Amino acid sequence: MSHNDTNDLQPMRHSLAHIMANAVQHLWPAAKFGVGPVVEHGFYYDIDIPEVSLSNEDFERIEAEMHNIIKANEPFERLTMSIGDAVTWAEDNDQPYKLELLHDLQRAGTTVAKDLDAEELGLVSEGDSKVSEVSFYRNGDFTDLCRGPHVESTGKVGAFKLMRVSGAYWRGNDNGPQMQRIYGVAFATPKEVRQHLDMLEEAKKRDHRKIGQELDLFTFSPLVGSGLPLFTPRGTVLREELTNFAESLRKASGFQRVSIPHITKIDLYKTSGHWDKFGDELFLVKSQETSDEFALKPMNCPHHNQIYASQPRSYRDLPVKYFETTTVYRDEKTGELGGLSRVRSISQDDSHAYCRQDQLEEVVAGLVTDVKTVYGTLGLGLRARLSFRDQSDKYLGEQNLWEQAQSIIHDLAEKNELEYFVAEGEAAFYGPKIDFMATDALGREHQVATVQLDFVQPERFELDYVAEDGSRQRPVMVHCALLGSIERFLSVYIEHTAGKFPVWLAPEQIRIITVNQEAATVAFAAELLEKATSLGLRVSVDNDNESVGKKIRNAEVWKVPYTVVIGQKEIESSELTPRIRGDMAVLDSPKSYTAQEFLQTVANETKMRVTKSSL
RNA sequence: GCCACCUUAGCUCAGUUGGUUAGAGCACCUGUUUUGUAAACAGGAUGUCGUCGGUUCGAAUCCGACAGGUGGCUCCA
Repeated sequence: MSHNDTNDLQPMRHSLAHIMANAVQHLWPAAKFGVGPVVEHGFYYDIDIPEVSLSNEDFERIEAEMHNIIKANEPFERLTMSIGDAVTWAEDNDQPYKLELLHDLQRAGTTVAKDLDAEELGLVSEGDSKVSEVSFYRNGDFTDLCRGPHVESTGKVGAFKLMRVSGAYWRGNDNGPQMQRIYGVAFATPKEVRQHLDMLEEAKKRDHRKIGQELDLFTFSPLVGSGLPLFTPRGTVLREELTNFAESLRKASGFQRVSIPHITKIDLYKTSGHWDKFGDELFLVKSQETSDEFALKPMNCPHHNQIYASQPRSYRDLPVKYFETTTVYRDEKTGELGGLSRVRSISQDDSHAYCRQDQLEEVVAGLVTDVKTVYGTLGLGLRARLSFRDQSDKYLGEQNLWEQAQSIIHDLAEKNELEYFVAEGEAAFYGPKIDFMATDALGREHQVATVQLDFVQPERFELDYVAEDGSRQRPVMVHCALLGSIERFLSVYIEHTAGKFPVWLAPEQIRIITVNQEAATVAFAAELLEKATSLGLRVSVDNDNESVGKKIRNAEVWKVPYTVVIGQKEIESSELTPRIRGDMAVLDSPKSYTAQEFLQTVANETKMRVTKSSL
């Protein structure tokens, strides 16, 4: 979508939000309106209808009423009034949410609604300070506090469809009242709406939860609990191959594997400061023996810090680099869980580097290179968000350390030719970070890898090293996960590939299909299986009493990269003609191989981690 | 945690306004067939209708609680 399209669509979508609110008001005159902005593919409006909860069945009625308003082709008129008059209007029309917004404006000159700046709310803010006048838009019998712009008249709004209704807290405050948010998609033409719905359909087909079940990758059990995925043998192959890959990069970058228990006394988090901040998300564990209180680890860094702290460190020892693939546990609120995207047992390929200030650049550069290698190999697009501090005083650590670190990060982004953008105010309180976003085959972005500098934990844990001049110095800590949460990474990657994994990741790489069940065929299959297995390949034999067509179909359904049919012909010629999964057909490869050639080719592909599909 | 919706066989789904022994396709099992690149034929088995409680002569169907799921909100070290 070009920027022009977006600009043209904005007034249309926003006008539709008004028309929808108008329709709701016709159907439920007691409705109280919140805000109704434009979002990525359409619009929504937050509405409070006392005693009524909307469901999808109501959409038809609302849409029908919207079409009436559109057919009437009422002009949108802009009017302005003083803020005092606007307050009177809100009171007269019994619109408490609008009134609240206006009161905020009167008092503070701004509203504090998250994601909704003053502009969205209809302010005519000439300067930047006090607001004295606000604008309204009127169409037919509906008037709304609004900045605009709108289309000329209700007839000019293009095509739309109401999608869903959900709860939404008034101004994002979970202690405040909850509104009903009605979402719609809108485009200039019905065809574009159709295309958008098709895209959603495709996304639904690729849903990792669906594919996870179809390809037997993972499962959940109510007895185990929500947010606690169980990985099957096939799913475990994926996890293992991915973590082996990430770990091989770690080792090459000089990280040493460490290993820690999954629980700790909570004192560890009282020292780190996490107890105060995230105490309510810890799973607590009781000892029947001692009075100590334990928790399942929600992160690995405090444990790793204790390994660093176990010995005096010299400037010569630095950087000290630890890595570990391990699971952390966070007691996420149940409503926040979903598939593998958000779980309560989170596997991380975590690493911590402790370095001198003058080593920061080298350490961070190595990590950025590894991130690029991972996502390049996997065929995912990559974009970096440089999360820096803003001018507020919520950040800990010395100002000059921040400045040095941020300029190192900025330079590295340039040198590595990363696609990046700077986000001021997105830094963690303890240091700046680089957050990496992967772009999948459907163009959606997902937060994945992260590199975070930490000036605070070394302080809290009093980590130090002896410098050249004999003084004690604080190291800087660098956290990094390449895959991030392996569960979330899998959810992204499964949807990216739609389950068509490259050979090196495929749980089943080769399926051998027998034409018949005669002794010679079975023996040939067994021999092939043994050869392949000894090369470390993941192979299976389908010797079922089914037609060849049926067995081919099954191999396709399971998205097996290579299928070889064996029968009399293959036994006599000693040549195989592998059937290659459609997405990865290779043009320059021969059609037939000897068994040895074929297996060796697949083994090499696995070893090289080839992703040849053009997804 | 909050709002809305959902839960029938391993999977995908039927099941009329509450009315006898709850159905289909795929998968599964047994036979027949010995198959040549996306579905051979025939037969068979399969359910505490998520769980618990209530209303009713009678509940898969109505009500409540709980569990699990979906879409959002909020949150995400």
